Amino acid sequence: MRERPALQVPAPRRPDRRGAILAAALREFAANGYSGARIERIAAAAGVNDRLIYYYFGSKEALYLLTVENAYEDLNRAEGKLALGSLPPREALAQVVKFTWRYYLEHPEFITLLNTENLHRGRNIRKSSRVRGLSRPVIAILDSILRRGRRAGEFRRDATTRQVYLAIAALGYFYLSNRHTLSNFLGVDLAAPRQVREWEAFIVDAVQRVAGPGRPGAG
Amino acid sequence: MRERPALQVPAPRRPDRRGAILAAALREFAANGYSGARIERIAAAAGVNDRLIYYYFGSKEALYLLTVENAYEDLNRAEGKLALGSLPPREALAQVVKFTWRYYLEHPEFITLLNTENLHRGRNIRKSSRVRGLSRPVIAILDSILRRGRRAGEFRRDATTRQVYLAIAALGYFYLSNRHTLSNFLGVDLAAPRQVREWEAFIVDAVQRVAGPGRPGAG
Amino acid sequence: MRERPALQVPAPRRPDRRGAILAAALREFAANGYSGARIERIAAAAGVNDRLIYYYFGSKEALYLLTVENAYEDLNRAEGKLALGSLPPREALAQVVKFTWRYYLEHPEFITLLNTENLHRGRNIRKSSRVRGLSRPVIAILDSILRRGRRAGEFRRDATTRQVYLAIAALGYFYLSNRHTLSNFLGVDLAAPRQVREWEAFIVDAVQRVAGPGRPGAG
Amino acid sequence: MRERPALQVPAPRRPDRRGAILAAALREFAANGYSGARIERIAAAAGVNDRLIYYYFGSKEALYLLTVENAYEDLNRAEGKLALGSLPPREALAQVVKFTWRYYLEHPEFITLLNTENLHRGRNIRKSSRVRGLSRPVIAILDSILRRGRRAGEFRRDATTRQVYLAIAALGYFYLSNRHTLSNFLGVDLAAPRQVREWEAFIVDAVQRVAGPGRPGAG
DNA sequence: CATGAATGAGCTTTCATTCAT
DNA sequence: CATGAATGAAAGCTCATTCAT
Repeated sequence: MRERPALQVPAPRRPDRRGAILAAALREFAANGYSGARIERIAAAAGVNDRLIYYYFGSKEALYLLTVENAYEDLNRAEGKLALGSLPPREALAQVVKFTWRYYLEHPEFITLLNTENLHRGRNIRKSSRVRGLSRPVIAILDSILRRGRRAGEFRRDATTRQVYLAIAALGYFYLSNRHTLSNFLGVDLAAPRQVREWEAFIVDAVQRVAGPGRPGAG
Repeated sequence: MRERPALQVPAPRRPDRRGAILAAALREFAANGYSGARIERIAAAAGVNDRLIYYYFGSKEALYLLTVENAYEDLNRAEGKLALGSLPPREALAQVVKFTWRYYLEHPEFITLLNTENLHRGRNIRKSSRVRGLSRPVIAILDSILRRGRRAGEFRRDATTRQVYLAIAALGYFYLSNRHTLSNFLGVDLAAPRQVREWEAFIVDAVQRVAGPGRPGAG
Repeated sequence: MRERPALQVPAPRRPDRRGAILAAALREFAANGYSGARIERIAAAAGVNDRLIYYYFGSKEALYLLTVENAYEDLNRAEGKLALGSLPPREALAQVVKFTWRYYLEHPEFITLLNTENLHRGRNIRKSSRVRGLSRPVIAILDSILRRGRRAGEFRRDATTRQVYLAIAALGYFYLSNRHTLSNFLGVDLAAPRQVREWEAFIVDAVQRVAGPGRPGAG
Repeated sequence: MRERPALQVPAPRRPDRRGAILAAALREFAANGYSGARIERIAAAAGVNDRLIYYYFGSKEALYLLTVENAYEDLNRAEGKLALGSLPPREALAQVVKFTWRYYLEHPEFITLLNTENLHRGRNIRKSSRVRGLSRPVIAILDSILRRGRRAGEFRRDATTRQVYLAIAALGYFYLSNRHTLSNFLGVDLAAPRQVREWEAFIVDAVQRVAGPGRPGAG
């Protein structure tokens, strides 16, 4: 009743199309958010046919979810490689700050992806059992550093691990996440290498102050 | 099929449709980002016809730009009312932290709007002469506080006003901006009143430590 | 962020586009069933833009539902014009048969539309309050004829109005609904005028026999 | 993710995949019409891979054609088993009515399949030499019954075999084919056992009246 | 035969936007 | 100003079908 002719171009050497799509999706979702992202653009960037995305992933939403999950998993994996047991607490703390900061710096898509997730009130992440299953090693690592530091009298006792973690993340994330509006507002290009370097030094020090002993202004 | 919301204020001669649209646009853009926002939804929320939006504002983009500009202006106006000249430096600094934090807390749309702007690399803000013209009084205020504090020996000399401002903004903004993914990840509801209260106390103290004198761990 | 240019051709004299779409939809759904029908084909046949269909009717399904409802209503209206009160029962019965038969004959889309509805197990009709509200006058009319006939001893008492109605409908509907496969199978073109005429005569007589007095073969 | 249904018959060497596909196709085409039917659904129901359907049957249309042909052949075979030579004409006629009715009743897919064929104007059946080659024994059988009946003075002479056959088919087919819309319209569930039983009795009697001697109302 | 990969063609639907009245 | 009519452009997705292994 209807006929469908067909042309087929032989694929050379079976490249990793699935991986290419995921990589392109990460960039596209990070650059445009969920609604702004275009399946066709992802396909073009990955060098594949639009329909292949549906073949592999089923829907735009499913692809998005997978992209977010992968991003989380990548961070988790990177955190897992942190080995700071042998460093003195203050130094170890500095390493955690640097690690977090540099991870954000080197994974700008992670930041915009997280922003998109938060725009959607964390809907997808909450649904994802894969994300829920992640251990986020950084928390345990940081906790152990803080304990050691407190025992050594180098860190205060009235700051929780969660608070210190939030401070570390905030100081790094916000600078990068909001760098465009901030650069405009402050009249400096926050993305410039020098600014980036100085900010890293500043927040390493800042976190040490925040975690440090004593009461500010107590004297 | 369409409803017109009751007037809030005892019947002004003609209802402020322009204002209603802008208010609805703020909520819609904040809740859904630029591409996710729907002109039709804005019109419905404002109790007006879609076409009126074009009549008044010309296009979705123009409306968005105006929305962002207004949000910036609102913040600017609020900052302008800060009068901390008479407070001792440490206390004045605490007031700046609280002011910033509470402004974010009470203007959640401001945060998602800024995130959207940053997703678009600040394109619209950069183009806006109105936003460029804003003075952002908080910087001057903070600068004066820091100077006073340094003179009094209460604040360090090697931290710039910009750095302290960024720290203040980061510690408040990030907590709220990312509260959905963070709540999920940390297993606490960061939006709960108690958490919010504790975080305020924590960051007031944190900023004082960051701005404070001496070198951490120097002893 | 995205612009949309526009060209507009001035519409001449405001034709009834809504009506044109409904007429085209009736033909298209009747000719191809629900899944086989194409919105684009309906638009083309009505001489309008595809999107206008969505503007007026919202969705393919809503258009289909409206089409079915209209078809039912048309039949109802036609039945309402039957005025057979003054005819003797046998003659009045013949008129009902002829009316039903000719209605089917002149409204071939009604038949395929009903078949489509039955393919879908009457889903849409059942949902339609508009269809449920129809009186279907033919039943009342037929009932009154049968009563008169029974009183006059011309009709049997052991056949219900519903049964006689079903017989009338069946004998007319099936012939037309299945004429393609039947023509092929019987080796005659059932759509040929002569065949049509003869079948009308046959079923008028047949229904009279079915409604008539006595028991067949009783003698 | 895909399940293979258990074998009905004590494990024949290899399961009859072709037969399973045809059975599933009959159900799918009958339930959804041609355009509404899905190859994937047929494959799933048959417990095979989509591509196997193409391997065996070449295309959706070819599968559909075969399905229709098989349905026709099944009816033909069933008709071939009718042996009514020894019964008195009126009784034999009743048996033909019952046979036809019950065949429809027990093969609901046959009815929707025929409707689909008629929606497509009998295009496929006309093309099928296999269907054209079928003898359709019921016509010959009915013809012989009518002849015997006329000779015995029990049947009228002015009704053709074809007309009587059409009446038989119509009274059975229409009731079942349109039962969904009719049930809705009449306010009775025509599929209820009691209704089904009563309708059988009614049409057996009705056909006897239609084929019977004399002229209705002639007295 | 089984199956993963891939795609042409097209479908319904969305959305911002324009225009005439 | 208000509103019904109308549409360009595209977006996400479906489905039958093919091909290589």
